[in-house]
Amino acid sequence: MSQTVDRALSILPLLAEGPADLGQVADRLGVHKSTALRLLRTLHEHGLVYRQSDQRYRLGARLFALAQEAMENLDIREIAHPHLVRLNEQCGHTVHLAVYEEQEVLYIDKVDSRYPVRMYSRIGKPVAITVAAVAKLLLADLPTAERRALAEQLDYPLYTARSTANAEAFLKELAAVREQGWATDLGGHEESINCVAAPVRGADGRVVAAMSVSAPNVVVTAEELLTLLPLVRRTADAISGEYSGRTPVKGTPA
Amino acid sequence: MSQTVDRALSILPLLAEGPADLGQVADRLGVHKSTALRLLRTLHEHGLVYRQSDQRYRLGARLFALAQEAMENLDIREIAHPHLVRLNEQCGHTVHLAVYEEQEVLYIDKVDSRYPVRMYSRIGKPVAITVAAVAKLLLADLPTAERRALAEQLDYPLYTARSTANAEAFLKELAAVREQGWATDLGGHEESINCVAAPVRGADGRVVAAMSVSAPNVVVTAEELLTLLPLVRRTADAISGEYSGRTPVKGTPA
DNA sequence: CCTGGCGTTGCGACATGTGCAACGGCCATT
DNA sequence: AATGGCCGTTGCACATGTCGCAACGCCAGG
Repeated sequence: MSQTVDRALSILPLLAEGPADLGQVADRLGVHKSTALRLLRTLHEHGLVYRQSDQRYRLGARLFALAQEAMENLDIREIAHPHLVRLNEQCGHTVHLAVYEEQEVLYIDKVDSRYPVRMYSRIGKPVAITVAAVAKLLLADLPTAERRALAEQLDYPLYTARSTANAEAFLKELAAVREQGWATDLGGHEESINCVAAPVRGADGRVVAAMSVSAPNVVVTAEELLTLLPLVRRTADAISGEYSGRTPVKGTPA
Repeated sequence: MSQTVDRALSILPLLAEGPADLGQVADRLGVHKSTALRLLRTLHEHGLVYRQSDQRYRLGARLFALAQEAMENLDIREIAHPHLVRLNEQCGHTVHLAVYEEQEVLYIDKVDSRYPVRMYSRIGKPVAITVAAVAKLLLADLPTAERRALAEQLDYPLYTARSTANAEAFLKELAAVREQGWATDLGGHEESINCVAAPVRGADGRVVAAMSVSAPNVVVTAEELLTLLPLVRRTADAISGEYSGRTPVKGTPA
């Protein structure tokens, strides 16, 4: 174990108790002031520690940001997976989980259909953002300005006659999706494939992921697929509840 | 600056992007695997890094705990006080800091005017919630439902002819305040006293406190007082920045 | 059975972090 | 105004703690 890092990290819980000046930190660490100063400086450069106007140190914004990311990254996929599997067992179709990141929508998990005719997709692959049901849900939840800006700069390829044609139509669709809390893609990407999707929300109500059930016409009609909507929404809500509800993993014992 | 600590801390944002195994961490740090291993171990012992079942590393729950604890121990008054003093030195008038708690707005700090004629107030005393500028800011940020409910159950004493008359007028005023991001009380409490106020916000943008400058007519007119608004807002923003731990200095090198 | 990849360990060389002592600014006290 | 004490900061010589190497053990895939 690294002594220097160990000492530096020991400063964090110490500062979590409240602001402290250099002398206090050095004392409680049991090291010389100059040593504490260098450690604090390094922590400061990484934004984990902030120096307030009275020169005392306290935890910094970066730590809060990291904590946030830790929570969000933590478990969506792990939490969601069993639910996706169960949904697949119930309906038999392909189930997807997707997130929005850097102006793209990515599948982060899927459970393949148990029917011989399957829809093609790959985890990690960007989805057709202008037509996919999950994309609509994720984009519909973006702040208005960002949503507008993104819609304007997208291309609107006409995969089929039902593909979203332009930014105006897309924004209108997003507004509807936002209102109703679910989305569909009825032959907008592949003529013969339909999807129904529902959002997964975090504790603050924001959409953190979206899940969908997809099936080709030859297996079920669009009408039949739509009857699965309540089931999909219930599954998504279950994931939302689990994701925002409990503290997921235990920490390491001291 | 400490090289070892620097490297160790560089791992955190790296893992924030997603889980990574030892080799990836070592590569992106540009160090030998054994070095990365020791750093990760140290981070792990402090709970900042979690090792999931597939042996890959990710950010740990301890980060969240630290951030949470730091939030709770944040004392606005302590952080704000030097700023209040400085503002008082610049304008000479009485400066107040207030928070909302249990359906009341309380002064939690003040710096007295340096003019002989002073406004009376006491720290800890509930303020006139329907007219005080700081109260307007604090209530304007409440969730809509809570704000409505509170407005309905309040009394609207007519301290002066300019006092807020009823819930309807109050809610309208709060909406305006919410929109403009600052508030005034021009003779609504005491005929001869005016205030201008600005909000202090936490990292999440929510209003955690409000500060105001107050002065009687005999010292400065309402118009003159209003010219201080930019200064008051700047001070409030400075407190907000510090309270949320925003580090104004340079970022960390890649 | 072998091969390749990955995490892990022990160790010598040396870069790095350490504590000391001295400096300088700030504030309160005289 | 002068003084003394407090605290953060800096430069430096020493040795401590850290680094990278190489080798090992383990597991999975061929």
